[in-house]
Amino acid sequence: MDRIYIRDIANAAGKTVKVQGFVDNYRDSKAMAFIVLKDITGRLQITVEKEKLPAVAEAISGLTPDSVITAVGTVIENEYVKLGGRELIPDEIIVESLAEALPIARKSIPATKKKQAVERSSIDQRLDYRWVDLRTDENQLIFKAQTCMINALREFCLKKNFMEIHTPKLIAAASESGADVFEVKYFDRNAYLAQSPQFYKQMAMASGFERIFEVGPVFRAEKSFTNKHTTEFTGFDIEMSYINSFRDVMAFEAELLTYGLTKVKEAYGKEIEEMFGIPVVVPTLPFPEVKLADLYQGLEEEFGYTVPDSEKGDLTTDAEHLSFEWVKKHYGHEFLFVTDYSADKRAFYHMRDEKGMPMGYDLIWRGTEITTGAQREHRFAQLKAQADEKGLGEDVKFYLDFFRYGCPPHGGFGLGVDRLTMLLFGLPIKECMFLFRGPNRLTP
RNA sequence: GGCCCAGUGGCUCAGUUGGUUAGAGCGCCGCCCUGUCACGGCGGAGGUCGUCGGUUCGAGUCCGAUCUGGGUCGCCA
Repeated sequence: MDRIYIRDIANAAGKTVKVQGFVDNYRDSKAMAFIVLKDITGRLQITVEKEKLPAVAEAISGLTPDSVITAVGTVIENEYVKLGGRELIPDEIIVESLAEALPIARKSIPATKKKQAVERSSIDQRLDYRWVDLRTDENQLIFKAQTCMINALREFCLKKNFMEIHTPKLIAAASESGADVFEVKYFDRNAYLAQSPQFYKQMAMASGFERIFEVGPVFRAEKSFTNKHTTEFTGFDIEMSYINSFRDVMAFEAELLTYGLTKVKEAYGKEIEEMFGIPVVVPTLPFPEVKLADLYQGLEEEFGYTVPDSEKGDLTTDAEHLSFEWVKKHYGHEFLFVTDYSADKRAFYHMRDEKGMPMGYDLIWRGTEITTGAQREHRFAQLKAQADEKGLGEDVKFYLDFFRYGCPPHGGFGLGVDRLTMLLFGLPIKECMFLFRGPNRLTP
């Protein structure tokens, strides 16, 4: 007999079905026992009249929450059952796996007159037992929505003639200035974990692939302690040839994200709002755009925020957060493109205009940076000069060679998948990664 | 790396100016309960209060050191 999903039992009244899942709740009394079974699609009450079903009663005696069971039985409509108005009267229950008492509290339970509230275990406690933590509807929704989002982004790119590539994560030398790399042993020498597919996706442009994307892991050896940093995350990276300027890249990204959010809202908008209290907002096109200096001026005038002199060429965390207030107020929008960062704060491969201003941008969503993008410098001589200026020399020699034998003008961006998810749900990044990795967290 | 905070049963916490056997809820175990749905009732087990040292007649509580973890800033996706 084939197993069916619990969501499909709505059409199975009177039929005999097989369901499998975790025991969400178990209530046992002398004559009756109730099991609430959860699978990835929903919940179902299994009702056992012990006297009528002694074999089943025997099978479930000593059952514990979060055990995994198989149940075969008849689906009965019964208005008395609060859970969906139906129940399963089992012919047979098999305990596939008996769970020990759980080591974490996955949900908060509010206080009543008799009892005090039970607080959910802290995220760090829950991460120790992440596989147990991930069994909740809320956590599973995060990954359903993330799947939907990434699928939509991929689908959009494929429609626009992109190829998907997979670049190496083991590399011979640090790929960019800035982010620190993890060193690993590579036989009798050292290698590094890629902190960006940047160089290789540009290589694909030199290979004439014209438009590529990659969804893959990115490693950063930085001791960052914030609610939006991790040492390993997933990047959605894009590179495209024959652009007129970095504005083509921005326009493409805006369309891409709008498409993704449209799909997520259709599929999960209601559930996300119900469970997390945050709406999925489909943005309007084009996304608003502001020069960094103009944003700082606006933040000073309207919110009294003054940026320290040392930070003027870059966006501070406070300014990032305030920029959300600013863009809501001025554009009624959640996204904001920020341009005209100073060259010393940006990567050497960003193309610069005649004034030396990098032709790139950051995209801020709900007050957090999700993307850096730019037109790249594809002219060998200029690129080499800019690398020399940052003192990179030998480290990027192999990369500079990509531009010696013909390379189209191009640009692209890197989008943080985990940041996208955390902002979609309004949660810290630890809550939104399947398994978080940080300076103090390497397990499970 | 800077600043701030926290370590008390499996989990979440309380512990008053230092003062007998360190408390609660949830969870767990046992018994009772024909229909529960956060089921309910009764009983029970479980903690050398992160570690080391100090002050004191007496330290979970005060002091010092140390370890571990967390928040935030910087760095970035």
